[in-house]
Amino acid sequence: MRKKENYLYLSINDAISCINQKVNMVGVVVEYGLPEKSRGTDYFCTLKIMDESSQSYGLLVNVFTESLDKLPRVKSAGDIIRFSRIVIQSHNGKVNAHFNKKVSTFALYEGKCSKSFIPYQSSSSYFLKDLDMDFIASLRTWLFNFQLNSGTSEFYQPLSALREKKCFDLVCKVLRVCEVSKDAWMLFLWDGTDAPPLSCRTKLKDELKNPLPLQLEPTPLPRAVLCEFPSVGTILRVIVDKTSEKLALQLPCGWVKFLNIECEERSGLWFGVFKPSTKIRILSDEDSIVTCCLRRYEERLLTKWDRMPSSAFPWPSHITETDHEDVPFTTLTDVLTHSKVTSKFKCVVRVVAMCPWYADDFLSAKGNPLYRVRLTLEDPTARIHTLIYAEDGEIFFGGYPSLDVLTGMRNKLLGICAEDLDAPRNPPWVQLCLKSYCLDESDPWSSRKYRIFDTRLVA
DNA sequence: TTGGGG
Repeated sequence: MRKKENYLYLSINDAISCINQKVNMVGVVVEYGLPEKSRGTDYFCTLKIMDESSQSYGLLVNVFTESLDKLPRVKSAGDIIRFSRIVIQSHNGKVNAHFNKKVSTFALYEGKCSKSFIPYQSSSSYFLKDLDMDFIASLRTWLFNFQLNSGTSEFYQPLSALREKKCFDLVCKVLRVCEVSKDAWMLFLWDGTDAPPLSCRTKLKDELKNPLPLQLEPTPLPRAVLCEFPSVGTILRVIVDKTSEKLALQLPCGWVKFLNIECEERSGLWFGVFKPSTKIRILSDEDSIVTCCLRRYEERLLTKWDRMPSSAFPWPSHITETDHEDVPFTTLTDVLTHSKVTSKFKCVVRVVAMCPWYADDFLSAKGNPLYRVRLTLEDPTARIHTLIYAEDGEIFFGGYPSLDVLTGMRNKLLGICAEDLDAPRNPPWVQLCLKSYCLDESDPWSSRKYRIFDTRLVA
């Protein structure tokens, strides 16, 4: 026997004044959290809903159910949810709603593009009355001309504003969730901006035995995976530990908001870490905060300097010159993902390590001098090893200068303070021409290497 | 009960 039910729906703005009362509401889900186990006995998720009356703030709804399958599983932000008998609460001066599993019900409907009144998930069987359908239909009509906006916060910052050990909110696209080694997972996040450069704290002398890594993951991502990533903008690696694993491994690829995430430095590279208070909210691709990120990125791509690190603006240092002034820049990820093994590029990079480090060793043989120096190059998108070899070295170093001159050149290029070789280095952005080639014709991609050419160190 | 975006 189904109870006869007649619901009166309150607008969100009216509902939030009904503290401690049970209300019925229909709203658009503007963002939602992934299901979690609560610290009590229940499962938990949170949703933020909006309607025409509350389009600048919305209402957080906390849902508790005794099993995972009873939680609302929103298919996409922008979908519509109908709640009955949820309790409006006030906590620390903020209003939220509590879904009481004993009395509350919900039903989820597709968003503005649908005309269906059949829920794709509901907590109880309930047939919509005309009034209910009117509410859903009018919400869809309103949504049609409304730009979803999950709201921003004072803590929000793009990757370009990263600071060490400072909690912040990040709106970004989850590009991939990878198992980087056995039972070790990593998230790859991107927001279209360049993370700022970090200083290099490794010792120059260690480079031979303990080289600066090219990436944080234990083995480099396959080229095919890199090819799916954007080649402009930093891809932040986030280490997934045991406590964040349950949450992180459910993450769909797409736009999300991380609340209270922190970034640290390792080997001069940024990586993100989950804090106990870190929360993830899934966003719609149409959310205004997402469209802002994409617009900023598209505007960047339209400029002539889209592939120059943004912290190199207005121009890289003039300590290097190339013979190809009119060639556009590429990023190091463009280099790594280029369709041909053999090619030429011009990049704006920092030289973060050098091997050998001692200028007298740049030439491999005293009798028959031959330059052979390995540089570790970095831009906001990647790191690569590259060689300064033979006649390219002659051009790069301007012949065969004295040890003092060569040492001075090295110090400028690497941002070394001459008094203390082990002090943190802050290398300048420099432009370099690179060519890629392979050592083994039968296995071109695995044996691909890079060399610097047509570039002069003029300092 | 839980969580309540800080």
